[in-house]
Amino acid sequence: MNFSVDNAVRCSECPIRHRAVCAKCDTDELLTLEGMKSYRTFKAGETILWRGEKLEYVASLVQGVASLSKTLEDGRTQMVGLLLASDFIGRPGRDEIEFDVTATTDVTLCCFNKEPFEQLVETTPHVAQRLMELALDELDVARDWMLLLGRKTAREKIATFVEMLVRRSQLPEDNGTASVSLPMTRDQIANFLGLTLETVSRQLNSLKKDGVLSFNDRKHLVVEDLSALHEATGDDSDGGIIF
Amino acid sequence: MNFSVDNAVRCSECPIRHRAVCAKCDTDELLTLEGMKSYRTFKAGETILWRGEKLEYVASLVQGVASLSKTLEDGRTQMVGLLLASDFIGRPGRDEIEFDVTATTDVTLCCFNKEPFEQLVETTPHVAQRLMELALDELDVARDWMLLLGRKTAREKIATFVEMLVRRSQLPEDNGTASVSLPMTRDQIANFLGLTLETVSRQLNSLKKDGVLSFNDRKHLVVEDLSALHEATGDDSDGGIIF
DNA sequence: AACAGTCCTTGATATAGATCAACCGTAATG
DNA sequence: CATTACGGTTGATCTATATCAAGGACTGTT
Repeated sequence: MNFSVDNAVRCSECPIRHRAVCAKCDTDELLTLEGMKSYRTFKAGETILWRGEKLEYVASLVQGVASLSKTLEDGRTQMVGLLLASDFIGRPGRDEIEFDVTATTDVTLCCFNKEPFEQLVETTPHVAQRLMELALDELDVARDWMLLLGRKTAREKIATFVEMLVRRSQLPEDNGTASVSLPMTRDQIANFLGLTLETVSRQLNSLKKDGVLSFNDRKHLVVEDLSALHEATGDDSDGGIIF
Repeated sequence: MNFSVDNAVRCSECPIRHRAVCAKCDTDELLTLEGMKSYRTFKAGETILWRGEKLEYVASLVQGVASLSKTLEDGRTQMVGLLLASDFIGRPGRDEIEFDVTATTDVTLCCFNKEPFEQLVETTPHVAQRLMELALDELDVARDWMLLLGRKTAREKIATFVEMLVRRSQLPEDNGTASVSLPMTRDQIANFLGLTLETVSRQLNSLKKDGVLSFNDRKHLVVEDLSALHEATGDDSDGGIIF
């Protein structure tokens, strides 16, 4: 529904499409201009950007998972965004971010220098429009997430999280079944959902006990009953989709 | 910090500035074009737009308070946005919204017909840029809010809420003191903060007992100690500003 | 003035999830 | 192979907040 990648640009060197750039405008040659583009990699756990840091580049996430998070004075933290392959990092017209960006797994970024990219945005209205769409997509995600954080039970949170992974992984779903790999530790999931890691563990095992899920190993699970999973999310039928 | 209204356009008939339109582009005459603009009013409690409804117009909120909210299958609801005077309703490039918009108090909207407005957006890049800024502002707000919903205690939530009202009301702050009026009932505040109305009541009275707040009547309170209020928010010194 | 209808407060109780603590399994390291 | 480290599980307990319940204070209406 959101995050449609069709129509996004695949430049000649990256294995992903650049969602920030719409295929209607023929910008491939611009993206591959000498001096425009570079790759950066980060190990799992590394901080990609600190809150308040000046942005020198914008980027597409090529590989891995990264997260945006905010922290309270005493150290409690909450994830406020999750970046998967083809997602965009950067804020048109701003040069500072209000949260930390951390590599959840090993991460590869395709970075564009800020100035030429902003020039690209200004001269090609389609790109600006595309960025607008991305921002609105993110806003919809953020609002579904607020409903989750404010009103859902632990079990509903977990079910919603797993359902989101199923949707986003786009692996084949066979007669109500789907296999999913968890890209993060229990601790990080807890951080994502406003829970503690113990509660995450308990709820996952409770869903397993109820026959909704089963595990291959800690990171790889099978949804045995997709409709039961959806039941458990608390969402009304058509909506409440994160990612 | 966000929501700077300076630089926004004041058209000749509205008592507010239209934040969606930047003062740099001289669009006043466009906004006042015949057939472009109309006013709508809603009584407190009325629904302005239902989730899924087609958007026929975009609008600036001229007077009153409106809220965006989402609902789970069993009726639990969570506010996901608050609209105050000069805020914008509408999504460039989309014709549907994913949440209900409800009048919290009596509300007056200044509505622009969708087609001519979108034409305005397309022909004047400054307006498009302005809308982008608004979307990013909203995103920052949503993310602060996620931190609040996911990790703050009831007391911290209430303190953050009151601090937000102080900031946004822009009334004079005298030696650490400020007076604020609550634009909503305890129930609506609860909905805003992911709490129950009883907890809201208890926490407000607890802050009163501790000398941080005092009440004139139910809707009008005085912050007796702004720095104590900030202490109670749990935010680290510079950040965590909602609105 | 009496009434009804909201909204708010306050108390008693229940409970979901946090916290504290011990232990287990797997993978990396010397 | 033993050791360590890390992530995960499971149990016992605690506590913040929800829930249930009753009553009080405004506001508007007849």
